[in-house]
Amino acid sequence: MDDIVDRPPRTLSRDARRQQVIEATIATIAARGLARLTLTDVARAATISHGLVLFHFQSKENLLAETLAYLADEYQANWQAALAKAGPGAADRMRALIEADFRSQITTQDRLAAWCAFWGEAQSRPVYQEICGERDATYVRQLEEICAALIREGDYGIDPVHAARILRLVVEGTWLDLMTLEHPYSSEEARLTVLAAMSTLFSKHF
Amino acid sequence: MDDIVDRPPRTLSRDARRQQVIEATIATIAARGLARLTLTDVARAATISHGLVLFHFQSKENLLAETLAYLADEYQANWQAALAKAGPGAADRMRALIEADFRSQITTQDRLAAWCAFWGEAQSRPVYQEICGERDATYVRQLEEICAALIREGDYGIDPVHAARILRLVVEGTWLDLMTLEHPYSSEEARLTVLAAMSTLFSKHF
Amino acid sequence: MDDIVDRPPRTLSRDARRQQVIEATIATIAARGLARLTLTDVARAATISHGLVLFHFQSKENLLAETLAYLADEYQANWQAALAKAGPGAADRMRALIEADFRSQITTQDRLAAWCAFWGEAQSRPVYQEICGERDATYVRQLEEICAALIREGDYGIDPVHAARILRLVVEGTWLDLMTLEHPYSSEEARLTVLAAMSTLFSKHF
Amino acid sequence: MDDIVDRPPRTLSRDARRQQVIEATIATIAARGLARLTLTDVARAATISHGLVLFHFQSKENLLAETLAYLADEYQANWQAALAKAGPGAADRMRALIEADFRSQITTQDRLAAWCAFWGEAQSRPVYQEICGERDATYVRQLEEICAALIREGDYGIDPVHAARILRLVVEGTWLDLMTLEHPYSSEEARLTVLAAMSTLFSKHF
DNA sequence: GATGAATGAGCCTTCATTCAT
DNA sequence: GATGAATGAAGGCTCATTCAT
Repeated sequence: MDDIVDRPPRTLSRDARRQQVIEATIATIAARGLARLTLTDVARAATISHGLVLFHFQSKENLLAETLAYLADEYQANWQAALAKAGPGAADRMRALIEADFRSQITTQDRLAAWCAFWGEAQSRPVYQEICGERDATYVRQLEEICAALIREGDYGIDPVHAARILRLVVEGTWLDLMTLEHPYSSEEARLTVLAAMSTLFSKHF
Repeated sequence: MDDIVDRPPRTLSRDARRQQVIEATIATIAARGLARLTLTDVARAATISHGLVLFHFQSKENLLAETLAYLADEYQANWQAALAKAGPGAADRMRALIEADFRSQITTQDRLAAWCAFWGEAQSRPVYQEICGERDATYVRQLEEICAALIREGDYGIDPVHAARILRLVVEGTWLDLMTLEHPYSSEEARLTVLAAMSTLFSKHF
Repeated sequence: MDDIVDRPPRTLSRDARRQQVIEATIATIAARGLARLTLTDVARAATISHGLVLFHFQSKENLLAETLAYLADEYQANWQAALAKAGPGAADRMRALIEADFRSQITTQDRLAAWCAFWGEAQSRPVYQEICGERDATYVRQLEEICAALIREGDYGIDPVHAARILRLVVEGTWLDLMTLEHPYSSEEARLTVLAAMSTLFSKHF
Repeated sequence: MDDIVDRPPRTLSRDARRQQVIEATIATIAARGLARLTLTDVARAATISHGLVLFHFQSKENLLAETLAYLADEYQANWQAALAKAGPGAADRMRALIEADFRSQITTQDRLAAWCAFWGEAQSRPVYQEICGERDATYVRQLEEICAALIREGDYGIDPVHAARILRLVVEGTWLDLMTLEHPYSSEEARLTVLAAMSTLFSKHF
């Protein structure tokens, strides 16, 4: 049994299946919200049985935690890749970081909706804060470094911590707006808003 | 027994009871999150039977909707009262609006947590968007007017719509941070961040 | 207190209120069925508070029992009055008895529906059988007597017990048909069916 | 322990389980009536969990509807099988039809009680009328045909529609009597009553 | 791996009943 | 008499989880 034949290895199949379930979870959160999400919904979205969902993820709680971790990893990989490709100057790096948030395929409606849902529950679920905690800190540190460099170059009179925070909140806030407003603006308008914040903060650079 | 002490009467007026239940709902959302909130939790927090909660609110869905409307009304009443007391100048009005968001008793931990929870669910529950929609629009319009006046006075080169949005997102975003970050900063830091945004946007005024 | 003034006596008011509630109960059974009937439905139909319904009838179970007794009394009073007015001959008495079932104001849709509902529950509620038992027996005895007289007069070859039973079942059965058939026939057709049964059983009389 | 005995398997095929639950439902209706029937009662009667009842029938409402449909199918299959085996003559066919109603195993106490309960609720639940509607019509049509043939053969002076209706009501009525009377007669007496009706209607045949 | 029957805890909700006013 | 707030038992139903196949 389990003889070695020419077929895709089980590990790949396993990971592929897990990813498929996670994508189905993201879509289901977007469609129904965290409060009303059921494993049956997820299983239906992944076109597998609900038993198999639990086979791969043990519990609903764990599935949600792994989904959040998946999103957080993806987000981090995205901005780190953008930074790696960016030029050496602070302005270039800042531009790359911000554009990464808006141009990437990760900024889909479903993913944004899932992020918002997790944010909403984070205050009452420490586990969600833990999952994002370290990665958040890395991102903030990176952004603050770039802000500090820009402030040094432009001699702006603002604390780099505050500048970084303002930028991050505007980016995240426009995402939230797109999800929660009754009549949201376009995602291009969102981008313009962030650019306006950048050029206000670092008027000599942008 | 049956000694005369100062305890709440067994029966309350309709409005008093409803408000009591809504306050209990806010506290319960903060403690457990929307996804795990049960009517039994709410009833226990209000020290009444769960039957009475439904007697006054008909359904869980309706209780949550009325709680959100209560929060939205309260928020609007707060900033409108602050504006009414503010001086006539645009800078005064702006300062009053922002301070209202931070000084008031409505910005308690529980209320912020409830806001975040509702935001998280809003994307999958149009009814929540509707409840906030009109009041949000009023607030945004007011903020944009003040920004426009400041921009006129200071000859700043920014679109008032963007300026207003940036300010709003920074205010809301710091609230979210206080709720969702693993190691949040202080609420004084939050206020300083908003002031930094204001003085960046309207450098001649603040 | 309770001084004797010129006002309607309490007893009358009490009985009037009780009758009003019972009529509301009949209407509600017709509209919703016994299984789904609630005291709130009854109270709404009687345009009083549900508390008052229980004040007068102590419990739901008792209200239903009294409603059935009311219907049974009414039914018995109706056919006994018809018999009292009928001529002395057996054929006259039979005709009076049967016509009483069809011409009277007690054979309304609501009353028939209520009867059917009680029949449906009778098998699992001995109390309902008890309420109707004695009155049923009286009716059956009367009908058998008349049948016996007719059979004697016409020299028909049928057991009076069977004849009486057949007639009763046809009368009751057409009522049930009017209530339960998807496309029921007219109540005139019902009457004709009963007359057909009579003329078959007692061909020389009818 | 774990000795090999002949006990029902823990998991049953879909159809077997559904039928088992329906039989349990019939027994429970007979014991408690439709108004007081609970899913827990049904589950207990079937010795399974209440969750499984709903797994197979989705809702209580649907379970009851399917139970009624099951009874109606069974009833129809019974008289149709009896007719198929009957001789070609109208009298033979009539006798077969009537005997089918009384001899079969489907005329158990529980089944009759369930029928009565559904009749009682039919007036306020159109869905019950729909379920029986078509099958009822088929039965009535068949009975009318046979009556028409007998009337032709015997030259009886009665409308076949009325004759068929009278017979049907007497059959159904004796069932109801067995269920609802405080002191019911025997089922043999019921049969004799129906035979009396037949010989009255079709005196030359029976 | 995968399915889906089966369980049971726990939810929302209904509603008869009580009781203060 | 009359109202309606208040209670709590009990019901229908959902759904995470288990497990036989």
